[in-house]
Amino acid sequence: MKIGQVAEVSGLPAKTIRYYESIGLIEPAGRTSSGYRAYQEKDIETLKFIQRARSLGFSINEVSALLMLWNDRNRASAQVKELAKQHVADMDRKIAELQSMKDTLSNLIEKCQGDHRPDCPILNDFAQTDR
Amino acid sequence: MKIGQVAEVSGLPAKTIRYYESIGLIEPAGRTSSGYRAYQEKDIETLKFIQRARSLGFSINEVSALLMLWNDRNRASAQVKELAKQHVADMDRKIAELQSMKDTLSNLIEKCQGDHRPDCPILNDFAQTDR
DNA sequence: ATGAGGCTTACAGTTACAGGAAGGTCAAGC
DNA sequence: GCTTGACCTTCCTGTAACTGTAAGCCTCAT
Repeated sequence: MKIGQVAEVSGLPAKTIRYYESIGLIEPAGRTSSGYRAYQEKDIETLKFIQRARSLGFSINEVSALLMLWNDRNRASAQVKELAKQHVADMDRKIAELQSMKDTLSNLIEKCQGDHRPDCPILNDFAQTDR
Repeated sequence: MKIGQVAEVSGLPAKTIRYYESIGLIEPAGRTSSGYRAYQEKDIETLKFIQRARSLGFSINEVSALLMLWNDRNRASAQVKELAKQHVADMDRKIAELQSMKDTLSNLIEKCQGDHRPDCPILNDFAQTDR
């Protein structure tokens, strides 16, 4: 299979697949006699795995760790669980941070008339020096 | 005031202040005879404004727009409100996305024993091809 | 006068790719 | 046999918003 088809079935752009190869996340693909990348079933499964993990927000580094665990028949599931838990904790932190920012800004928006007059509690708050 | 003190009172690292100058977000600061940056009260207020807006998640571009509105005595507050609302909508999208990823992963974690055995529903799910 | 700490510029590195240029390959149609 | 268009190749640049590092002035206190 050539990279274009692999891109379709894996859900990853061809550009991204080449990128993953270039940074060593995946093994260099085989080549046809004319130099095109040629993918096997196993490669495609790996790329789907990566796509799924990335879509759940794992970083490239985390995906790399997950791939190693996946390819290690003797790994303990506890390691995977631990990695996943840390990732969930990261997400929780980010969600809380975003939520807090959003709440603050939403409050300011409510106070702002939003008409033609220049007085705006949002800007006034931003300019507040005693905070 | 020199950049170090400005960094302290504004809450922005000196490095970041120089960066903001380099990209044109703020005017080039005045200089002492020996070449050090010298800041006025107005500059410091601007930097505090930027710090506050950034801490609420506005991008540099958005901050730039907010600064123009702030410095425009004739702007209508409606524009500011609109910008802020869009930003809140962005945050809502991001929160929802993170929450959804988190829920999915949390479900998988619950199903995982997390012991010494290699069988792991998390990895199995990632490797699932029929999704 | 010398040492510590603050300031200067400039360049590289970070994350995870996307865009584009210049050129090779392949299957189909005339 | 030749062209055309889609697909492939590598290489380089750009993105957001900084942070780190190096090499070298400036300032102040001892």
